Amino acid sequence: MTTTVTAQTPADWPATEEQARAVQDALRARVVLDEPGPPPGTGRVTGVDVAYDDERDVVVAAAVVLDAATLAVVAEATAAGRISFPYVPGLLAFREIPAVLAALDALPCPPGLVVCDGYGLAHPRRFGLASHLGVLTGLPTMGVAKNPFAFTYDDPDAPRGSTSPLLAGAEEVGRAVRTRDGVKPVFVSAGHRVSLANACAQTLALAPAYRLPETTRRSDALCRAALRTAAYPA
DNA sequence: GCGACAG
DNA sequence: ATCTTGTCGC
Repeated sequence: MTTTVTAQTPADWPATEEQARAVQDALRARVVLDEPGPPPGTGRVTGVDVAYDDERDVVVAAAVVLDAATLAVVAEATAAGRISFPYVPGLLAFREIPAVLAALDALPCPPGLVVCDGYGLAHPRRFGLASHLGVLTGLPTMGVAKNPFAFTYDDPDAPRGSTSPLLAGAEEVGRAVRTRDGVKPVFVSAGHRVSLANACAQTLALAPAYRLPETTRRSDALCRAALRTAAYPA
């Protein structure tokens, strides 16, 4: 059963890029990086993703809860709303978070570890979507992105499980993780209350058969399907 | 200054 | 993110 709700953009949501960057600078200090996070294969893991229809000004977020041991779907929810911010590199969170928060709130059970489609610490101001969502909810969060953004990395060795640092200059902000032999890696970073090493281990545990973790695959499919049938939000 | 840049 | 058909291969 899937719960569907309406998402509202908060009244105090930033209206300009300057305001949004100021929010990131203010919240960044609240990120917790000294917790390892839950062991892979234990408890629950929730994938969140968002789909857009700019023509209709509709955004739909999905949250899909998986049993970490079996990767079976335990619960899922979607939230539809109006687009709250334009896409600006470095400010993705302001476009996705209101809908994602509504979807998480609509879940009938605790989400456990939250896996985001995007970055956490691997961000120009070290405060990407996953970190932002973690600070707002208090939940352990991590990011798995499909592209290296503006960061550099050396291609990991071919075997699944190989990794290489994702670098901002000399700083390791994340890791390129090979989830399938010889296939383009995914880009993992810590969000909140999860270590980078654990985020990489979680990613491998969540991606036994495909390049992308099951959390992202399931949440991506759900928000896209929901977008097709979404009514115009209030 | 110009371009590149998670989704 | 989204626009988009068929096609090659396991």
